[in-house]
Order: sequence, then structure tokens, then C-alpha cells
Amino acid sequence: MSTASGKKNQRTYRRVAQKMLKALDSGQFPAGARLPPERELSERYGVSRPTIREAIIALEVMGRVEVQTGSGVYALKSFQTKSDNPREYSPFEITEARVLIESEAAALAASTMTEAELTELEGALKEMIEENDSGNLTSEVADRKFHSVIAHSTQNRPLINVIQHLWDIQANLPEIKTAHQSVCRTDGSKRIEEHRAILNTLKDRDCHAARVAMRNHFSRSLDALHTTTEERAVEEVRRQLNERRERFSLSRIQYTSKPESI
Amino acid sequence: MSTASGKKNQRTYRRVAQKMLKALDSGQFPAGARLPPERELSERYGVSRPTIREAIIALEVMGRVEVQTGSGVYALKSFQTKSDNPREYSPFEITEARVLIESEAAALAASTMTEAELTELEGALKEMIEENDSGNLTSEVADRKFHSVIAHSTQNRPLINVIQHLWDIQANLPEIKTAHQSVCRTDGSKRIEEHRAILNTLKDRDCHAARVAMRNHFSRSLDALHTTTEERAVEEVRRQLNERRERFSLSRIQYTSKPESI
DNA sequence: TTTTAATAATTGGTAATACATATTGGTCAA
DNA sequence: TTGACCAATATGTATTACCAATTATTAAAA
Repeated sequence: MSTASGKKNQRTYRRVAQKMLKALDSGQFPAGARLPPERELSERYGVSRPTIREAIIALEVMGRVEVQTGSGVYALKSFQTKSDNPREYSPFEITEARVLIESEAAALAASTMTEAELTELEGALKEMIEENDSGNLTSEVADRKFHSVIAHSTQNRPLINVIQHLWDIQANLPEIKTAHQSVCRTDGSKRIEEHRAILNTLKDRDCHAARVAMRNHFSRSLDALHTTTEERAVEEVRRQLNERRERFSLSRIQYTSKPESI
Repeated sequence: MSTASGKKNQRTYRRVAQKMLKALDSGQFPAGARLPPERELSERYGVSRPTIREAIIALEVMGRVEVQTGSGVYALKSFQTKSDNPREYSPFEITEARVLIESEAAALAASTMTEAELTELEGALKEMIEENDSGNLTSEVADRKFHSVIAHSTQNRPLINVIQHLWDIQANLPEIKTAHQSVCRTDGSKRIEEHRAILNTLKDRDCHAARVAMRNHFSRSLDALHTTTEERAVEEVRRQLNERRERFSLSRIQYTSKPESI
């Protein structure tokens, strides 16, 4: 209850800092990104600029952001990725790790989720639907928000951090991105339905059903990943073929002046 | 900067917070003492009230002071900083995160484990038995090796990394250490049996049983943690009582010369 | 093309003010 | 004397408005 969100009598800077912390965790401001200027934040959160400054200082002391005078406030990475070489991970590994961990998080969240968080989830779902309708396929913010809210509802900070970390890694993998776009393009509505199913199990506080729903969701993601990886493989072969053909023709054209040396 | 007290180009709130930190460390404001009001501090340090507020918030986030609305700012004990420091996780959180993740890792390992890895596990178990017999209670190397082999057998590098990371964190928590020592001292053989049970389920390639066995193992760790935490709490109360008694006797001795004025 | 100066954007910091809450002290009645 | 209530005071909370200092961007000049 010490860290619970009894926001009524809490001081404003704490309330704001909590919200900004969630925004940071949800990937709204990835590491290195510049946050909006103080004045804009003060409008967004409906508080004065000094209060925003206080919240930013709190985040700064927590080591989550860095303030550069005259330039802006920048998000730092929250999870010290020591000798963690994210580039070496395959998208399948990441997804497998995520399915294991996030399914358990969902199961736990089924018993810890508050009404406010359920409302947040519905909001994220709504955003997802809007993104889907508007044809915005590149954005994953609503998706990430959805998963982030579930993670936060467990109130287990190491777990939140781990989930966030895995998302950060996968966000940098191009295969994941194309797979995500592909699944949005071909089965957008189905994907929405999966998220809604998860939401419903959480509403019912059915931890077993939540685990299953989350697993189903990921298993579809994994399928999409397999499919697009296959497509990419075919595409790659074709590209290499074309490249070879082009180089061959180029070499013939330039042969009289200078041979290619690469 | 035109101000004479130019300490590099650091921001004012940091400069002030450093000074106040020094004052706290020097015992100028012992634990529980009330700091001067904001208005007075702003005069003393020659800065405006908002800046003083910023410095106080920094100290608050660092867990050095506590602010009570309408009453004042109070110094806290420099060690008892568990309020909101996100870097420091509670041992319960860590253990909860581990039980979720490592149980799934065990379930996965049940199908991926090789014969060589099973042999390694048996070796780790043997080491654990030897450690237990020799009365070496502080070492956790065999325990860690056991869990590490299971993690590695999943061949999922992100998962391995996460498990490693959580172990690194918990290894630095004193509560975990004492709990581990306690469980080794009181129920060493039972702990060995739990590990053997996990090993057996992996030999049988029974992923469900592996998950359950791992959960059981952790649930016992959690119990031990609860117990030792309780013991520590009792110890703390006893210590404080003794401290008070000592102080009381001192005041009686000094009463003839000077009455205590607190 | 590179360098430099002007301009805009952004954080840094202060002052004055109003408000909310906790503490204090005093009055009055039982 | 004791207890309860109430008003005054002290203290933190938060806002608005303003200007200064620093950095980033752009345009002009060499």
C-alpha cells in the first residue's frame, strides 16, 4: 500500500512522475528519445510548469531521465544491459521468452488488476482499433501500452522491468516489425479480438484463462513471424538473384573503362 | 554565471541538495529532526523557494527526508531507504518474479534437456549435498549452477539472461542470504530433496511435473524468507528496546548535572 | 563549401500570490 | 482540572508571470 496509487492525497509531482514513469515503461519514450518540452508537458498533465520540473527532477534522481540545459529532457535506459547483445537474439527466441513470461504475468495480473487498470486496458484497445482502422500499421504504441498495463498491474517491479526489456529488444529487430505489420495487414481484426479476449479474462479475474489467452495471442504472433520470415527468405533469394544479374550486366558495361573491384 | 558561488555549471537544485546532504550526513539534522521551513532555507542558501522545493524533492526521492504537508520536512535514517527507490527491489518481488519465470523455464527444459545436461545437474546436486554435509552454509554456487544448467538447456538466450540477471540482483539482497542460510541450516536435507525432485521430473521429460516441482521449491524458499524476515523484525524491535533502555539509564546518570532536553 | 552570426527553442531560475493542511493555543463548559 | 471546540498561525502546495542562460537551427557571408 505504500506504493499503491492512492492518488487523491498524494502530492502532484508524485502523481505526474508516476504517470511519466509509466509512459517511459510503456515505450512511449524509448531510451534516448527527447521528451516534450516542459510547457507542453504541463499542458498535457494539466499542471503548472514548476510542478512538471519537480516531477522531472524526481525522475532524474531515479536515474530514468537526463536533463540537458537548453536542449531538452532525454529518456535513459532503465535496464542496464550489460553484456547483453540484443542483435544476436533471434526473433523466435525473444518471442518464446515473452510468451513464457507475459503469460505468467497475465495470470498474476488477473488477481491484482484494479478497475482503473481495466479502464486503461480498454482505452489501449480502443486506440488499437483506431490505429487499425486508420491503416497505421507501423505504430505499436497501443499494443505496447496494453502489455505494459498488464505488467504494471502485477506490482512486481523486477517483472515489469524484464518485460519492458524484452520489448525494447524486440522493437529493434526488423523481422518482428515486418511480422507485426504483416499480421496487422492481413488479420487486423483477429488481432484485436485476441486482445479483447485477454481483457475479458482479466475482467473475470480468471487467472488460468488469462494465461491461455495470452499464450494464444503469442502463438499467433509466432505463426505470423514464421510466415513472414519465410516470405523474407524467398524475397532475399530473389533480391540476391537480381543483384547478381545487375552486377553482371554492369560489369559488362563498365568492363571497357574499369573493372569492379569490390 | 554571474553568481559568486559558481560551482561549475551545475543546476542550482543539485548544488543545494548536495549542501543539505552534507548537513544531514554531518548530524546537523539527526533522524527524526525537523528541517527549517522552506522560507528560511531559501534565505539561508540564497535561492528561491521553488529551488529549495526542488532540492527537497531530490532528497525525498533519495530517501533521505520525508515531507509532511503543513508540518515540515523531517530527516530520515540514512539506511532505512526502502520507500520509493525503484532500484531496490524487495526480496519478495524478486522471488515472485523468479518463481514465475524459472518454473516456465523448467517446463521448457523438460523437453529440451540433453543427457549431458542431466549429468551436469546430477553433479550440481552432488556438490550441493557435499556443501550441506560439510556445514558450508554461505556458498550458493552449487545451487546457482543447478538453476543455471536448467536455464541454459532451454537454449533461449534472452531467457537465460533474464534468469541470470534476477539471480545477480537477489544475490545482493541481505534478506535473501540470511533466508538461504536459514533454510540450509534447518532443512538442508529437505532442500536437497526438492532439487532432486526437479531433476527427476526433467529426467522423465514431464514438463508439467517440472513446472510444479520448481514452483514447490520456490514456495518453500518464500516461506523461509517470510520466517527470517519475521525474525529480523523481532530482532529489530528488541534492539530498539535495548537502545531505549540504555538511553534511559544514561539520562538517570546525568540527571544531577543536566536534564535531557529532547 | 565552410564559417559565422542571427534567431528560435528550450531549460534555468525568481518573485509574488493564493490556497490547503497541520499545529498551536486559547476559550468555554462539564 | 479536564476535555472539546474553535480560531490563529505556521508550513507546505501550487500557480501565474516574467526574464536569463544555454543550446539548436537557420541564414548569411567568406
